[in-house]
Amino acid sequence: MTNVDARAQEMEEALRAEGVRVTRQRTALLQVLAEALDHPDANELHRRAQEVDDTVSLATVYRTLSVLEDQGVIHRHAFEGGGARFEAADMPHHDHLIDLDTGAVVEFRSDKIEQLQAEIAREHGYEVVHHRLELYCRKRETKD
Amino acid sequence: MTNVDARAQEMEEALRAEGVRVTRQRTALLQVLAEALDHPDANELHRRAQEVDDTVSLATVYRTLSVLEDQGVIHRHAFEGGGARFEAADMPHHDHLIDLDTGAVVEFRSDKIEQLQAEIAREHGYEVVHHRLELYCRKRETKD
DNA sequence: GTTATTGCAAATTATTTGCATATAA
DNA sequence: TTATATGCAAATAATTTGCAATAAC
Repeated sequence: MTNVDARAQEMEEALRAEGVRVTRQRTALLQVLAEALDHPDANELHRRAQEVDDTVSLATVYRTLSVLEDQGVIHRHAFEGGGARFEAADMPHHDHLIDLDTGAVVEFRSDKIEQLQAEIAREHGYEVVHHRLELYCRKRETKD
Repeated sequence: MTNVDARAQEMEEALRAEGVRVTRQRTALLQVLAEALDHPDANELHRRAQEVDDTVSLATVYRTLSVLEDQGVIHRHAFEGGGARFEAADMPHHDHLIDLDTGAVVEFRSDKIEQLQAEIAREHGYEVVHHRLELYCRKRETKD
């Protein structure tokens, strides 16, 4: 749990460094984001943040998520179905594999794929600013 | 333009084969989809369909798009920002490169990437049901 | 003649915004 | 002190749905 605090700290500092005010509500949300092992949506983040500080409103969650995204402190994902989902940005870059049956998200990384993407873009006269790679999967049949 | 008709024909037949009724409104939407060189959203499809048959309502566009998607006749994409965008499914599989400045969409295909995706999924005990690869790009600086 | 499909308007869902008040720096 | 952030409730935007009327097969 101590590492969680360190992550929350860092995010807070990143905000202060940019002159963004760190309010009680923002602290609560940062803590929740630092603790999250999954990719919660705004509603779920609101629910969790209220357990820390019950003055946090959903509107503030949305506003703060936008600020955090602008500051590069979190990433916003738009997986299939439902609304946006979020995660702290202090992890090395990765893509996502989504379990179609459970909704679970597995993170993975492939330098080869990244490289191929850059090549493709270049061939078309473009530069990749960012990308989205999501694998919607089902557990493999296991002969039981 | 004659090829457009053939595509619309095929889609219509696919529906009939499944016992789905082919209404005046659906014919209009199929024609629009067959003609489309881009990836229009529901609103735009509605606008175009009304030029063919002004009785087409937006509700019907949405309902028909769902039917067509269920029948595998079209693909639904959820690119960043804005609503879903659609395209006829009678093209070989491809991924998308989105121009961040113009919204233009370039289609591309990479067997290598597809293969790497399958490998990654397998490593995690999964099978890819479908995936989403989108490159959000900007035109490369050209020394003018 | 049935039964699926339609238009319309109202409902939903996710997200954003106006405004008066509260608060971080 | 003073600009920024907040809660609340109302506003949007995209999409869906109930229902009586209509049209496909």
